[in-house]
Amino acid sequence: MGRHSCCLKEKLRKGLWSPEEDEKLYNHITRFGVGCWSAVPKQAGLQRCGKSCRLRWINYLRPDLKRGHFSQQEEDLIISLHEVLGNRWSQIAAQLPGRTDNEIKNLWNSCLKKKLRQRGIDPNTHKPLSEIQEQDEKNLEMVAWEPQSKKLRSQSMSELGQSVVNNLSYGIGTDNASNDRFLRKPVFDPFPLFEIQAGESSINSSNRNSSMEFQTSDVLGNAVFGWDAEGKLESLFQYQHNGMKSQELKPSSWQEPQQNVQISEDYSSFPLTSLSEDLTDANFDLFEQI
DNA sequence: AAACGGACCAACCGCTCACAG
DNA sequence: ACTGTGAGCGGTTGGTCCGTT
Repeated sequence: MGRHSCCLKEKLRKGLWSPEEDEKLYNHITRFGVGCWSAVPKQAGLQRCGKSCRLRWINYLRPDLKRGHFSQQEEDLIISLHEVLGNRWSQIAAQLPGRTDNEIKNLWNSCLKKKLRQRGIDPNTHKPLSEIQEQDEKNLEMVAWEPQSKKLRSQSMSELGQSVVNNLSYGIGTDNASNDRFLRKPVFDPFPLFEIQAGESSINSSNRNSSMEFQTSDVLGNAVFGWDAEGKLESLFQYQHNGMKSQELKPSSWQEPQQNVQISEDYSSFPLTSLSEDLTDANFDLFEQI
């Protein structure tokens, strides 16, 4: 397979994005939407490849990104989903509105794997380490649980992940300390300093992270997730369907505050559909039993 | 104060898949 | 059926921050 033609061009910038570049890309996408990524750099006046632009948009500029620390519920959900889906970060991310696959992948590699080991759980198999050690002692090869078949890589697993979420439920982090990471982001803020009418409260863009959390109403689910490695898949389907699914949400309202910007693109059609849904009006489920 | 190392994060690389011609 | 291209995904790398020595 050939490389991306855009990547073959010379004089393309690499590395960290400057605020000016962010602004150009953001303005372009908000005005014209996402069409052909390979055409975006030229149209937006950027010396980047389309791939880089796409990544920057998805992982950083997209207005519906949640940012901030992961809540305990989110971490638990990621672990649960990983147990079922393996390293399919995009599918896991699809179940966590406002989170990117890259973000989840980083969290997993830097934090969650370690936490699981500390709990005595093997992060690859999600089985107790002692059990694995016993098997090692018996010279049985312990193959990391990683569904590789084409069937498992297809829609069925995505549906399975959705099933997990529908029944697991989770909550949006509400820790006020979660803003500190957001505040470490580069200078450019794709949200101009306008005031967002958030129900009864009015906040500026520097607090938009918390605004999403503020507006989030919680819908309690009745999920109970078992950590028993045995019969995981079966048990996953046994949960009561009680959570409100994210697709019931309204179209993205992040556009609304930008009164001077005409949006020509329906962002609900973005590839990461579940992430493009309106978080500000989202009703997220909670782990009631945790 | 400087050096070091770990944690975290953004971005790149290489691959596969889907699709149009 | 084959080929080229773009999109998307997961693994990996490199930079920065921060705590410890």
